[in-house]
Amino acid sequence: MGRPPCCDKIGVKKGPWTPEEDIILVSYIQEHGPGNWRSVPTNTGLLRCSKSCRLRWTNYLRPGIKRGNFTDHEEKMIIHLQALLGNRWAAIASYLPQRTDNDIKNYWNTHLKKKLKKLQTGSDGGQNNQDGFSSTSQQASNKGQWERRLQTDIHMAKQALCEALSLDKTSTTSPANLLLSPDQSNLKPMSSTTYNNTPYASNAENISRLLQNWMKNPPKISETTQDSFTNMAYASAAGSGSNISSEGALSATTPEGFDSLFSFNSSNSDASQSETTANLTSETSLFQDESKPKLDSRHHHHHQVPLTLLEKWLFDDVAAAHQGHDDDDLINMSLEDSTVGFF
DNA sequence: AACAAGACCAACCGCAAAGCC
DNA sequence: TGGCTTTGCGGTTGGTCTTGT
Repeated sequence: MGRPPCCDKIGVKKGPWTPEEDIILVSYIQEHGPGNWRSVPTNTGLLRCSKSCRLRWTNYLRPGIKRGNFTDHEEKMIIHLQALLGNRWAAIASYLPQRTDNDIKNYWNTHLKKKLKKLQTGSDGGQNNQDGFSSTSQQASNKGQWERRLQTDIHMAKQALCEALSLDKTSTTSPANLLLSPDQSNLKPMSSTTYNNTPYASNAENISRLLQNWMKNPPKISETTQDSFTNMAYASAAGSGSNISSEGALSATTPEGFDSLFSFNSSNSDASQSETTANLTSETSLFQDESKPKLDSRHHHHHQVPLTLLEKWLFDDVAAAHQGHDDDDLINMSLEDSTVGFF
């Protein structure tokens, strides 16, 4: 399989995006919806490669992205999920619907790795592995990451099968889908025409309005500009969106779902989470539905794992490690759980 | 006030796999 | 069925900001 040309290096702009470029991109996506990135530079006149456009959208411009400090709650989730899944940031991000994989990756590399390393050196005198991972990460490596992936994939396969068998029910059984019109809840990537429907359009209108506001009061420097500008995507979405998995199977991905399912004690995070949650509407959920970086099928839709299962898995994982369970037990447990959970 | 070092994060790069014809 | 194209992911880089001296 040959490596395709990413983009024509001649005449392709690199580096930070300007607000003007953002406007063009947002406007285009407003009209056509995300996807078909190849055609975006051509159709918009942006001197960017398709990859850059996609990245800019998914990591920065799409609504529903929560920026700023990670809460205690999120931090713990990342630590647990990293221990469970390894550096599969997209998979981890699928459990934190408001965060991008890039954000999580950066946070891990800049904060958590150091934090865990510090804890590690404090507790056992510096017996770190090369990556400075925590003891939980070491548990992961002890068990073998391939086993974890296998377990995860088993869950995904079961979930996918379950979904396939009950596809006709999802539009009515999933709370998330109650927010969607019948054709929108069809559990498929949205076509460009879908984006002309109300949820996306109205959301994009919000973006446009904010863009206009920004145009009226252009900040003098790009950073401020970008902050205010790009925050508006979030701002417009802030009023919105419980997070719906595109398959409609994971209603628990709403922050409420996380709060209830992941019972980490995090007083400060509760406030911010509930605030965000309260403001979310169906608009962004639909947006996120499409634009949240999805796990491609080679990662078997990790976001489809029911969180109750994941939670149990996470905690059982630690418990099992302490009790000296071997890998077979862990896998069996997972299979049993998934059997109970799915069938 | 000026400089250096470290921290942070947006963006890029290259690879792998899915999708399409 | 095989090759090409497109998309997504994880690792890494480099510019900017912050903090310390």
